[in-house]
Amino acid sequence: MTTPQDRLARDTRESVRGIPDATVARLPVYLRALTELAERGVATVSSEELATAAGVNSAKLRKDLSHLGSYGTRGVGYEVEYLVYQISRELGLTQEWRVVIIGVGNLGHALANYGGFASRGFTVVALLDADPDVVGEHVAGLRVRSTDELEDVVAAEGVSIGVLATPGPAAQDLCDRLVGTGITSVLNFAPVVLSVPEGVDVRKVDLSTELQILAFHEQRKAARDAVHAAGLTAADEHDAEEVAQ
Amino acid sequence: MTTPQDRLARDTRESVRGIPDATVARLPVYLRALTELAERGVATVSSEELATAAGVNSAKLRKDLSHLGSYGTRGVGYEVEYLVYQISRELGLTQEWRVVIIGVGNLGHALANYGGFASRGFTVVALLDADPDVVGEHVAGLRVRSTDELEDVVAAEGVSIGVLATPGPAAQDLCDRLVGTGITSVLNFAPVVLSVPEGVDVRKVDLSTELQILAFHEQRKAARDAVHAAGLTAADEHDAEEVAQ
DNA sequence: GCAACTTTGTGCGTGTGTTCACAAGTACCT
DNA sequence: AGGTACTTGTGAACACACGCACAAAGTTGC
Repeated sequence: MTTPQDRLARDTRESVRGIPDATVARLPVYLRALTELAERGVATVSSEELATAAGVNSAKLRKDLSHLGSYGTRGVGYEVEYLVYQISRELGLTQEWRVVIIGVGNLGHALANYGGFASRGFTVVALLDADPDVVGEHVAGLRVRSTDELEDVVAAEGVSIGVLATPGPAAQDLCDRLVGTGITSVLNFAPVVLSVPEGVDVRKVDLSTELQILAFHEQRKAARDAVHAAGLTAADEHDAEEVAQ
Repeated sequence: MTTPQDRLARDTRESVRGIPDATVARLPVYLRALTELAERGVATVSSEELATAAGVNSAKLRKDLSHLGSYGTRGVGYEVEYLVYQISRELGLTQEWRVVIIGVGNLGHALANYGGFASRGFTVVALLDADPDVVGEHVAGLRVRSTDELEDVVAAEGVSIGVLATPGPAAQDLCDRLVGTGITSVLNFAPVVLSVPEGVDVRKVDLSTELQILAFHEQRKAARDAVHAAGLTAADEHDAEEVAQ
């Protein structure tokens, strides 16, 4: 699957397919680190420095970036501004993404007011809630509308990404309606597993899952410490493991 | 590394070490699905059913559960209540985890009021904020205290997990102070990469990262659709890929 | 008590991701 | 111009994860 002209076609083809999921998941982290460097006026950065800032191994960083193309200069490093642009382009952040947030409870409020979206090309264009008491309120400069209007809002506002911040039981139905409008990207904060047709991407953020994973490792550390404190031989002393993020 | 007596020692040893990270990350999902089944009065469940509910492959589910021990019955399935207990125990949810939330902005509010914590053994025992205007407010039944009191609060309340919901710039300093008190588990919502000494676990939840990953796939889908619409040959027709969660 | 059926637990092939280590390329100094 | 120092990009080995497919083990019905 590696023809001679692949090298020529790389820039076109590899941007359409072939970037590993694990790499895509790290690009936003690199982007954030680079943006910070740019604000501090740093012009170029080595893979070693950037890797440290992003909290990853430098070889991994180089391999990740190599999937986008050869944007570094040997002996020097990467030009910060240029790399910011290339990663932004690859992630699709050079265009505006119009987002609807469904569910304006505590979390919906937080999301609507979260500054990190706007700076990355995401515009929250509508807020929906099922509760008549919430509908009509103004949050983050937007009037909250009824979930009854979901289909109208998506069409009228040209929404392409839906964010679900509702209680669990309501999420699947609203997700189905989002999918019904043609939306194929959903970010789900509700504590349920959504089922969607093929071709629709769902990403899930679960607050309590993260705490549970921490609790597991904390328990494990406590158990290990207990063993050490009990004064056993140093047989397990090599177990200085670190947990990957 | 597989001695004959490993089988006997499995239950003791494997609960302390040897559960793959990927498995640990899925246990909370299984737990949620099982809790739901228990509430509906379901007594036993097959790996096939549970896998569907959790959105994973059934073989993967069985292998995950096998790491905890042989808690299923061939020909029957798994007893729901028993499995709930075993997973809870493995994750350390049979004990109370005392949590401090630092940063009581929109997100901090949402976290303080989030019901999903209490039901899993996590108790929010203190809220801290640097803003004098916020200090003294009552949120989720707790009086917000100053971040100046961080060390006192952690010691007095027996906090073992810290949650950072501050703006980016404040996070590293507060994280250092948490670590200084002896805390080794931190959940970070601030948009920065925290650096911590060995032995401290940091998990990061980044709202905008998730949207960026969605945007990448959305862009990719749009590009593919454009190719199809352009009426090329059916050479790429097999590309009906699905994106893993 | 035996046969047919169901479902778990796992060996194994496959694929993806990570890391090391180094050749190749670039800049700078003399 | 040539040598030295530095950094990228990547081949190759390794580690981890996934999912098929099946033997082992249990249940049900006759």
